[in-house]
Amino acid sequence: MAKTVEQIATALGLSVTTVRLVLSGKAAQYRISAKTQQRIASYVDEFGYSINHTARSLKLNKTDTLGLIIPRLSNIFFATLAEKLEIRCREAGYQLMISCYYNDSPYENQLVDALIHRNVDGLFVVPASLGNQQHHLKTSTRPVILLDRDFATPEVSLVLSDNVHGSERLTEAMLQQAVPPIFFLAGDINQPTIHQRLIGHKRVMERHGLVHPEWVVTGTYNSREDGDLMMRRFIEERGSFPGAFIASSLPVLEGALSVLREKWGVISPEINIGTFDEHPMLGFLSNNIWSVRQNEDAWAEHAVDAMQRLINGEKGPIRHVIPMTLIERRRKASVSG
Amino acid sequence: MAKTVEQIATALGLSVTTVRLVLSGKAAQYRISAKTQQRIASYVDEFGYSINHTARSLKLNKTDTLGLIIPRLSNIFFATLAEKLEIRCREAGYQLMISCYYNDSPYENQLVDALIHRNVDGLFVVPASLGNQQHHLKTSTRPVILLDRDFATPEVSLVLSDNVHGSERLTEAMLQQAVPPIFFLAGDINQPTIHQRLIGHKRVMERHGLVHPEWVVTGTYNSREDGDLMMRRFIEERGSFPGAFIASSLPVLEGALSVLREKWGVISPEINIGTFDEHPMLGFLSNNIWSVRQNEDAWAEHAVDAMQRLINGEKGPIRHVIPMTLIERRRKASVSG
DNA sequence: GTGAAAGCGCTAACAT
DNA sequence: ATGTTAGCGCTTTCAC
Repeated sequence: MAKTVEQIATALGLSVTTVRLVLSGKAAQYRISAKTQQRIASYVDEFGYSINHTARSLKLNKTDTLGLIIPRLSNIFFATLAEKLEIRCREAGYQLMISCYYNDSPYENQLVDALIHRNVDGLFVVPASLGNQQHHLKTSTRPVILLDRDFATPEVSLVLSDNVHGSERLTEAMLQQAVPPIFFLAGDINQPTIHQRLIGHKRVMERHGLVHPEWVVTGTYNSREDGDLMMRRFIEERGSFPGAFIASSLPVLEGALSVLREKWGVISPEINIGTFDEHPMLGFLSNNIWSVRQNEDAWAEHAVDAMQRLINGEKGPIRHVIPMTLIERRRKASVSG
Repeated sequence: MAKTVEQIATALGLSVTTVRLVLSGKAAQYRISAKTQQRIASYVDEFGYSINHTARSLKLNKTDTLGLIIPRLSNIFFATLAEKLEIRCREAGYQLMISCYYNDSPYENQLVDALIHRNVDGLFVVPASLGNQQHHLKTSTRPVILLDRDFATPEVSLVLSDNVHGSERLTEAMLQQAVPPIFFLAGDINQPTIHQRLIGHKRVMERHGLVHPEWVVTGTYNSREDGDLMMRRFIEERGSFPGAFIASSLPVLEGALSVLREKWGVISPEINIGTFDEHPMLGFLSNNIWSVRQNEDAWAEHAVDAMQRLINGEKGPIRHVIPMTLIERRRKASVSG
């Protein structure tokens, strides 16, 4: 069905230039005769025309494709971010290629290499570590925009949330309702995002004169398994569950709560819970729960905008820090029925 | 850094053929001299070599890229499916391009057209409607494998869950615990997946002599909003919430439960809940809850395998119906502390 | 053992 | 107003 420019040209006894000109809407500009336009139009009507994007890419040395490399899609935050990025990329004329590395650092590097081989025009990546980040910046022949993780390296383009302030607001809000101590279940505190969240939390606690080293529980990964482990250890050491705590991320929260359900058959509704990242299912809990939402829409907007500027040769680095939104779910929203 | 074959050839005073042969590991086969191999090897060691995938695609008329078109990524089922498909595609040497249509049918068609223009070698798609499906099959010049929705059209390649049996098992399990009636909150019953689930449910209810038309509540979409609406209407009509119900999908469940929390401040733990699709956060509920998990891993395995066979010219259609897994969460798993 | 050359479909520069 | 042509980097066929 779909014909190439050349097939149309030879079929009509025209040159490729003429056909291209009318196909790209420049007929008027180059004063192609009405009848020629007619002939081409009706031919295309009948047989169709489909540009070969691959040939175009080879010639122009650009694929109109951007890459996105993230830890995983089954994490609601990254899934939503991918959605928003995909939408904005398409609006900007780019196709997005999404790949996940499942916390496998060497694999993350391979993904970058693979996408670069495929001539993507630019790369968005959430690096697992500073080492990965450096690999990407060194390897990539195209602009790289880093997401979510601030390894405090200068001269890199970066979009992320204002985790320190988000964490401050979360802690402040919880202190209005919950009787201290408020425990902080941190996953991997070497991961910059978690580190920032912990800083914000501690800052507020100190401001209120509430400091105790044992109120921060740390793990190794920001995973469900580690949330499980931290809560289990907590209960072993103290004999009971915390009256109020903050999870450094949603997987940690899932793990922590699964322990409570396993041990008590139910998650005590008295516990005041704080968490990073928002999910509709947080409403399934009967507890007071505060969540800090990251604004994926704003991330996407700024990231794609920055990417276009870098592709157009603008000098980086471009940095954006996006405010977070605090969402509060109170135990008894209403008593009417 | 990355050199092309030709750059290497001219730099070393060799021909592209020679360079290609050693680069593609056929040096021995064509008896390229050891010193020539050495020279090429050390040159590549120093400057690197990066194949231009675009040029290769143009020549071979294949991109080693497959497309995946789904409603949205923020739905955990589709996100997980995308993950599993991406992994298996990569194992098979393909890059996956994921795009979402957000329940916009015309947009879904555009996505297919866009991916076909980009010369993907094949397409996986979850069609929103029969009309969409027909568009894809007509438009696509490459193999299409449909996912999840069985519109009862013969001669199409299709991978989906065994929704009827899954639903039967879910209903049976709930009947062991819950006092009837069990209500069924169906979203869009015209959507084949939901239709099948309803069939399975009714079949078991009939078998137990439990039939009542009003026990099935229907909506228009399989969305959170519709779940909200259905539950709201239910409560208005009957004055209270159901003692046991099944949600036809996770978004419907989210909507339905949000109404309970809004009206009573809490989700009564006495309610027996069934739902399709599994999510770790279902454990946040204090209720007895049964969920029917779809086996995304098996989907991916069969879908990619089928795709490879179709690409290799095998005659379709290829169909796979994947069993579902019932997951049970009981209110009091244990009382020890 | 190694080389030369055509051609995939497009774009852009240059002719008429 | 319309036509010709080189070349993007690769693969493949044929030739020494």
